[in-house]
Amino acid sequence: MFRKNVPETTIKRLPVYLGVLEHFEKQGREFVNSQDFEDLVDIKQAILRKDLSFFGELGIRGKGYEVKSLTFQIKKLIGIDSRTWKTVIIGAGNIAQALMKYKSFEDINLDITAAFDSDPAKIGKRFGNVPVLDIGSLEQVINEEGIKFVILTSPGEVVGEILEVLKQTKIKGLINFTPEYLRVSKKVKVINVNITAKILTMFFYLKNQ
Amino acid sequence: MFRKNVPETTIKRLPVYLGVLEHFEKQGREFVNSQDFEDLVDIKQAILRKDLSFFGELGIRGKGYEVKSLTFQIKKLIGIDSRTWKTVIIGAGNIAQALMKYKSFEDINLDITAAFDSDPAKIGKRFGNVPVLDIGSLEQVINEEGIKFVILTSPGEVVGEILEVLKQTKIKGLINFTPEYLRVSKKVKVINVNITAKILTMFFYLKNQ
DNA sequence: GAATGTGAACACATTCACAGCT
DNA sequence: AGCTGTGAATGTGTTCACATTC
Repeated sequence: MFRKNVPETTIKRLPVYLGVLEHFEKQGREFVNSQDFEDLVDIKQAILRKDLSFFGELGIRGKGYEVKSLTFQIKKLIGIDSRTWKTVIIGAGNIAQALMKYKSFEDINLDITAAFDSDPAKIGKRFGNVPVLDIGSLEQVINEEGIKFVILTSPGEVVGEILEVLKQTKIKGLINFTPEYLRVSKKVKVINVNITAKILTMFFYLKNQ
Repeated sequence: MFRKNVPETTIKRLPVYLGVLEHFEKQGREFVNSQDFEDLVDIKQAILRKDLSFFGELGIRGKGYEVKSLTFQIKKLIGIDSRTWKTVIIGAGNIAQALMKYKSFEDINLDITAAFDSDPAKIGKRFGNVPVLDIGSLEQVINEEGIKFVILTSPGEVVGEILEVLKQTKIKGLINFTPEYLRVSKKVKVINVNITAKILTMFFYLKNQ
């Protein structure tokens, strides 16, 4: 599908570009150029052009990029098109509840099918209209619903067992909100969202100017 | 303080090393070597050694690293020592509430002094014992408490005004949970925790194998 | 003329491989 | 003998600068 193998860094910037385009779309701009991107977020113009070049010639020389068309292209690349991505949240604690109530997920066609917990006090409840189910039914739901990636928020102690269950499924991705390092098959893409680590990194910068 | 200027990538790994050390500490290990790190998390042994070398000679040749002493050193580097870091959360929505209730922050001596919101229904409440104050008092509290960094969780629409208020303060860091790109003085270190972007990155990987 | 697309130069990060300590 | 610490080699990502296209 792509002309070259796309660098990790490029992939991480695609969502940023989408945000920039949305910004200009709201302003009614029909065309933007790479300098407009640089002025709005701190990504150098040459980076934007090189990033996009991995996916073809998406701009018009001498003119720039058409906002609508580039938005469409990037959405297609990422996979936000007609399709809806389904996921489940493992754990129904504080962070999980925040995610369940998070409105912006509608914009990216993310459908949180259910959350899973072992606490009887939580099972049966709903947060932001997402039901909390018994952790015992996790494997079954993933299989039945054809879930491709899960969001892990459970406490560190149970992560081991959860990974054993997930090994029985065909998931291809995992977003990890726990501070644990996860040892999973190379075929599963793990994306870490380690809040404590981010805060520690902030400490480091503050301490050392 | 440091022999060379430390790469960004090295700094981001320091919290990971702390996690590894904690793991081995729990197992009662007195010494670890760089291979032990590689076996536990997927960071190559040479990387660990080079990372640590920026801060001096922290190991013992032929033997490895003493768990307690290295833990102490890294904590000192990051700034988790006797001192407690104070912060405030701007916004008191779902994510803010999850952060306020988040237990693990005690381990890193993070003290969330207060959250700030404009919603009268939230002002005066407490989440995880953190009080929600009127957003109008933000500047005053930051100054009085000597807050060095803030956590931003408010909705996109009000981010502009908030940044104006923050400009009047002496904060040196900002952890950004909103999807907005923030234009702030170069003197303020911004760390982004963009959950939606992470999920979109996951979409990309799933779509393209 | 203006802004893209891209090879080439450069900067930064990782990995190798071995000298240097314990 | 064993494992760290680190220059040198390699690999990856960014920036430059200009030919190319509209």
